Amino acid sequence: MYIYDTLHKTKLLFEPIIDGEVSIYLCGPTVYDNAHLGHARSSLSFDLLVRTLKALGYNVTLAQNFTDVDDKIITKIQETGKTLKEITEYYISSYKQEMSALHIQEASLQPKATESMEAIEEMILKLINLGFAYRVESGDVYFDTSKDSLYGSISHRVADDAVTQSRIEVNQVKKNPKDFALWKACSSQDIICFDTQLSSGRPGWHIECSAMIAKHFVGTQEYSIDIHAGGADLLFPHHENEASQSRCASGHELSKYWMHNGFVQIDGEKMSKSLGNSFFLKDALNIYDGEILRYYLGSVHYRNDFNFNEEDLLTSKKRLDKLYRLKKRVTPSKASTVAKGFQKALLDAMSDDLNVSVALSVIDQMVAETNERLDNNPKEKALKKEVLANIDYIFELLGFGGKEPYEYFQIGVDQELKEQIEALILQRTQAKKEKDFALCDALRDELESMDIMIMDTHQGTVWEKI
RNA sequence: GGAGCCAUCGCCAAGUGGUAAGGCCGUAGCCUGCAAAGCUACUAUCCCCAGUUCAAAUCUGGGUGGCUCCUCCA
Repeated sequence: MYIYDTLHKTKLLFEPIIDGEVSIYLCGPTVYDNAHLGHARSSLSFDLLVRTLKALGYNVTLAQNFTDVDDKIITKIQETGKTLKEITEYYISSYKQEMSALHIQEASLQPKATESMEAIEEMILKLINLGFAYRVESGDVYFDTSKDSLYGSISHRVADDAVTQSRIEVNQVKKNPKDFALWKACSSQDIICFDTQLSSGRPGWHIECSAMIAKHFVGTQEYSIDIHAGGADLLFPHHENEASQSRCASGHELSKYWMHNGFVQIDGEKMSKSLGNSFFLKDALNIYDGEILRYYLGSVHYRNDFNFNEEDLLTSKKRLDKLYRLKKRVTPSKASTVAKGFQKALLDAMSDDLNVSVALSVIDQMVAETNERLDNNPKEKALKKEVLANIDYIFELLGFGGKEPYEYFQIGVDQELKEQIEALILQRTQAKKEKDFALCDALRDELESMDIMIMDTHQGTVWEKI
């Protein structure tokens, strides 16, 4: 397995810190609003990573956190009058539901900030005791970035870049402009407070992840985990700060490899709330099937920016349709074993820093080859069984192709419509027998106007919802 | 003002030193009552300029264009 490491800016051969085991931490969402396409892409990218590592035989532990204490959540509490728990539980549950519609496997560990308060407190106290953090009069605790000579090594930032030019707001209580809050003490108006030895207050954003990793992973003398993953926008300051805290608290590096996924853009611009162009996953799922969204969102390499548009999505659907048509063609058989060459080609592609483009082309070639062989000899039983096994393997590794083909082509068709369609087809078959081709074509046009496409095969007329 | 990423056929998109994968669209053919589906065939020298090299889309330098980070953000 080769993965592109953001630190070294190159592809590296992956060698886990503990033989046969892989530990991954993925920065999850702050649960104050619905998940958007960007969240989906991030989760999907690393779902593909987990699946590939598992297929290679590793025992993978993935942790993905939920940030359930945050200023934005507090704002939401004030706006809605709901409790913190009501808000965060709602968004956590819809997040899980939406990701599962994309066939994204749930992380094996899903820690929440509110359930990690002791670990957070412990790490902050440790940082204070070691002299890496300081408490100010208000009770806030800041991390002292000047105490870490390696600060900046994750995001490749020069130690002393012109702070005057940056937009960091001037804060008189901080020793250095880049110092950041580990703990925010409660003032009298604050509603969300946790009692700790530090003060009554709430944790800063960056410390959560560090503390959760310390709590859930044992690691080695050198690293806490193998892979730290997240969106490219988290590289600075979030991951820099996280790495620095953990380095200072533990005496070793946080992660051996760092992976970052690119953005989802709408019309060439970053999707964000302030631009008013964010696309919620739940809205996308209302229009498109989750499996098609998965195929589409996964079809571009995870490090590239992804420009979302409907036309490309429909192109992806056509490509997935072809796989399912083949599946329909071989489907009454029972799966045997995967073709070795196919399996290797697919896994090799994914093992090269998740090269999905190559993997998809391997699938397309397998589809075309099988269709050709079946055109020449429709009764190749062994081939059909093997192809079914191949498709099962695709489902395992890439997460699509797992539906029953007839079900796939009937998404969005209810029983009543189905009966209507079948009645029209019956009529057309009869007209065909009587060589009344004008009626045949009229019936086909009628079906087409219902978005139903028909195909005459040796087994009779079959239909698909397009 | 600092830092970084990207630029490949009409569209999407691999390839990062050895002579341009794949998909969509298009054209022609086989099949079909006609279609659809499926199959076959055909379509790019890689933003511009200069350099390194026997050899560059791939490396270096300089442009141009797009995006992102430095503020909460997947």
